[in-house]
Amino acid sequence: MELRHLRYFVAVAEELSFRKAARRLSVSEPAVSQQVADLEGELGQKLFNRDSRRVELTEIGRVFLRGARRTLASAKEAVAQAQEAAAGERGRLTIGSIARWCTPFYRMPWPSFVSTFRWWR
Amino acid sequence: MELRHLRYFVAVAEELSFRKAARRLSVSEPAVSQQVADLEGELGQKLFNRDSRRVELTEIGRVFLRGARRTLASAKEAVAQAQEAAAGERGRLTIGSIARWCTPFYRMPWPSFVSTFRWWR
DNA sequence: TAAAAATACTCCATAGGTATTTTAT
DNA sequence: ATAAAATACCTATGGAGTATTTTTA
Repeated sequence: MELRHLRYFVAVAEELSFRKAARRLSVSEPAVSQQVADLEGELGQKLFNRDSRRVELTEIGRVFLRGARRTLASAKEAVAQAQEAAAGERGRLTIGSIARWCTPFYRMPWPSFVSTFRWWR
Repeated sequence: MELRHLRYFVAVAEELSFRKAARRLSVSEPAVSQQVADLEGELGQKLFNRDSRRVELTEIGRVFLRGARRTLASAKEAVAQAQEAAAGERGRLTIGSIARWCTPFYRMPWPSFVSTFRWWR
């Protein structure tokens, strides 16, 4: 199972249509059918009841939808936290360079003056 | 980004070695190098400081590790919850069939007697 | 010099596209 | 008859393997 399976599944669950989900995902409809079928195969459970007129979540599908959304949100948050940490790192380096620039003015022995700061959020 | 990237990254972070991680994942070492490099490229951030002797997490890597583990656990839990829901469904069907079997004995009009039960956990 | 990771390259599995069929109304 | 999903089939992207090079202690 990969995040792609979850992204496709959530799109279908939200659109209640393989065609609309495919359009939203910018892929063809058979690609979505295939990935959702693979996911159902891996779970050993049907996620949707579908015929040519209507697509609806099964009870199991509704349960899995919560977990799929939670997982995608978690992945997104993991990336965001890494980016925030990186911004913090960049901040630390900037402070360091200012401290370094100030050194000769205060005639303080370099580099023992250099202090580092980090912040989060 | 796919779950594969997170699985490989977590394995390297835990083993602090690309070779050992590869062995644990049952893939070649270059496959792990490549996927971790792709992940770093996508994040735009180094996750490990490595030379030929030592592999260590960067500060950003430590932050991302928490998110990666949380995400993998979330995916695992989503599957488990779906399986539990499926077990509940099977339970419901079983109760239904017992109720149906009992019907003629009690001379009650079928199927109005059939009650359904569901349980969770 | 040795060890471990990175790189080069090749191959193949599979995601995805197009065309067609199936299905239900 | 129509509209939507499934299926068949083909293509091609990229994941993974082997061989080799690079790196640093």
